[in-house]
Formats: sequence, structure tokens, C-alpha cells
Amino acid sequence: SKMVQQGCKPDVVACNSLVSAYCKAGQVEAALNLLEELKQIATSPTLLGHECIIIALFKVGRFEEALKFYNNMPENGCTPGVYTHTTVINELCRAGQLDTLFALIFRLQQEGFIPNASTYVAVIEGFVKAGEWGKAGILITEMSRKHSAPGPGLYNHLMASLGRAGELNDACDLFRRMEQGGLVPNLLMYNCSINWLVKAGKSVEACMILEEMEAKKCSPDVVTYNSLLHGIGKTCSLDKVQEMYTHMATKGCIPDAVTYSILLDTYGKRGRLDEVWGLFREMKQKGCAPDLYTYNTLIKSVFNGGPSREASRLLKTMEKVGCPADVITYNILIAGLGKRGQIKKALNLFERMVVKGCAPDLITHSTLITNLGRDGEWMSALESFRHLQKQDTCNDVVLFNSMITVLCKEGQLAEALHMLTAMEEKGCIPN
RNA sequence: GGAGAACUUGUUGC
Repeated sequence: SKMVQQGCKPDVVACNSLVSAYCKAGQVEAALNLLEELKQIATSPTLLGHECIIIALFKVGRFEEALKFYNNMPENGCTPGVYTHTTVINELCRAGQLDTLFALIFRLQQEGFIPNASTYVAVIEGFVKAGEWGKAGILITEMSRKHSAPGPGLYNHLMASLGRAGELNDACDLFRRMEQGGLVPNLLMYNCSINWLVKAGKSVEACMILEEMEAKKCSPDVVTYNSLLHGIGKTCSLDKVQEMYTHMATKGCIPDAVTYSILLDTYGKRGRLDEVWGLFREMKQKGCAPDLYTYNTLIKSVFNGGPSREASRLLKTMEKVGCPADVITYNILIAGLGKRGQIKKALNLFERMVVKGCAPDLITHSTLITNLGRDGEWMSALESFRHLQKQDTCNDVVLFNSMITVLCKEGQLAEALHMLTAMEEKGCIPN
């Protein structure tokens, strides 16, 4: 506004940047309005601006609008490019809307669209997700003919997405196929593989990969060990955690802040506060600086198992060392206070966080709703929920779930059922 | 010189 007032007309880049900023902040509505306004007072945002809006619409789950916007682009004087198509393909794939995805791919083929390597990756990912191995294989071949051979990047991307989807058998297939194709797995790929196994709760198998790495002379790094420690901590005894921690040291791998956060979390979740404080001391002794993750993890552990003054003390330390509390810190404390039944205190803290300029997020709001429910305040909970619903950002399963749980506990079944319908209408899929 | 997608490890809500 200042620019326009002073007669300095924003150019295309400025306009696109502004649209991008609103999109990144999750304010799609504002971004859409901006599109019109900019056309009047400055320059119409171009391709980049439009792409930002598509991504933002997808991110908040407004698929139909995103697609409509994408399809209407030519009429709005903005022809989609490779980047745009690839984005849409990626998003459709992520959303599991495979029918729409394949229809789009078919249409693009008809129109003679020329994909780039990233497009291939996205499309292959779609086929892989649909279990269409044959088509995926054909595309991999086609891609290697038209572009460079599928490098570790492509395989890694595909395996990561399979792993994320929990399709471990397919991911292993792909891994084998890659090795048969003569590609030697590198550290990054091993780390990725360990990571999907860990995410799937298979830490024993993950440890087998470590053995394979050691056998093949591919040295694990701190990321490898961190993933393993995380996995072992989730599924095995603390002895096994200790064993891996020692193993890592014997191999000369220096633990970093991530390592310590993982350890603090695992020991904290099991209520082993002595070990938690011991590890925290050790890390500082060894000259490893705690970061936000470390402090947050520590605060959570300490707050769950001990008096609240320890947590307040940590909060002050954080400020002192230049690592001030963030949303997650406040979320941890608000949830912790709620669990102790100190709902009023939690609300005060919420106010303090806002005053301090820390913007609450979805998790803050669902925590507050759950907290209000603990006090039987379902009306206030519903009120804040309705307030939130005016924004795009309310499209979150857990937020709906929290509200529904509160309503059900208070016997407000009609409202709860209404909520279920509302979320479906919003395109938020109940879990 | 400034804006855009997917791409390995840790913390928070039902």
C-alpha cells in the first residue's frame, strides 16, 4: 500500500512475492482477493503467483478449488507450465486422487505436453502408488532414454514416498531393482531406508541395514545412528538404546544435538528423569549446544514427571541463552497444564504467548479446545472452534476430532454429528 | 540483486 501511495508501482516480482507470502501464511482467501486487487492497482501476478495459490489450496485440502483454478488458468491469461503441471501431479499423488491424476496425465499426453525429469518422477510415483509396476517400469525406461539415466535421486525419491506410505515391500523391490540396474546404494539411500523401517516400527530390520552398510564399507554417519536410536527407543528396551549409543561411540561417531534430543525423549517418555538430567549435563559437558528441540523435549519430560518450577526455570534459561520459547514450547506447557487440570493457568499462558508475539497454531487451538472440555466448558470450546472455522486453516482432522470428543463427552450428540457432516463438506476426511 | 513444486534423523494436540 505504501508503495502504491508513493507512486512506486509494484512490478511483477513484487506482486508475485506478495501473493506467495499470503499463501505461505495459509491465507489463501486473502491471496485470491489480492489477485484481483493487484490487477487493478499494479500488475497482474503471473505464473508463479498462480502456482503459489494452487499449492496453498492443496495444502488446506481444497482440492476441487485447486483443480478448478488450475483448469481456468488459460482463461485468466496465464498458461500453466511444466512446473505447474508437475506441482499438480505431485499434489494429486500425495492426496491419493489417482483417478484424477491419470485423467490429467492422459489429457497432457494428448496435448503433446513435454515432461521434464521431475514430472517423470511425479508420474512414476503415481503409478507406483497405484501398484502399477509395469507402467512405472516403462516410464523409468522412457525417462532414461529422454533424460539422464534415473540417478540415485529418482530412486531415492520414489523409495522415500513408498516408505512414507508404509509400502515397504514395494520399496524393497525398487531397491533391489536399482541394485540390479547397477546402481550402488549410497549413504543417503541407506539412511532413507533405515528411516522408513524405523517409521514402520521395524527397528530390528533397520539394524540389519546397519550391518549391511558396515559389510559393504559404507560408513554410517550421525544421521544413521540417530535414526536407529530413535527406532530402538520406540520399540526396544533401554538396554538396547544404551548398546547402540555405545556402539556409535566406539565407531568414533560424535553425538550431536539431535542425538541428545532423541535420547532425552526416549528416557523422558519412560519417566527416567535421572537419566534425562544426566544426559543433559553430559551434552553440555561435551560442548554440544542444546537447541530448541532439545529444550522442548527436556521441558516436556520434566513437566510430565516433576514440579512445574523446573519447567519455568528452563523457560528462563532458554531466554537467557538466546533460544526463546516457540509455539511448540507453549503447546507443550499448555497441554501439560491441561493434563494437570490447571485449565485457568493454561489459558493465562496462552494469553502470555500471544502478548509475547508467538502466533498460536492449529495444535495450540486443538489443545485449548481439549482443555476447555476437561472443565466441561463445551460452549466456550464450540465458540472458539466456530471462530477458527472462519479461516482456511481449520481444516484439520485432529481439530475436528478434539471438538467432537468434547461434545460427545458432554452428551451433545446432535452437535457432534453436525460436526462430522461439516468436516466432510469441507473435504476434511474423518479418520 | 528480489518470488514458485517434490527430495534422509529429533520435540507439541484428539
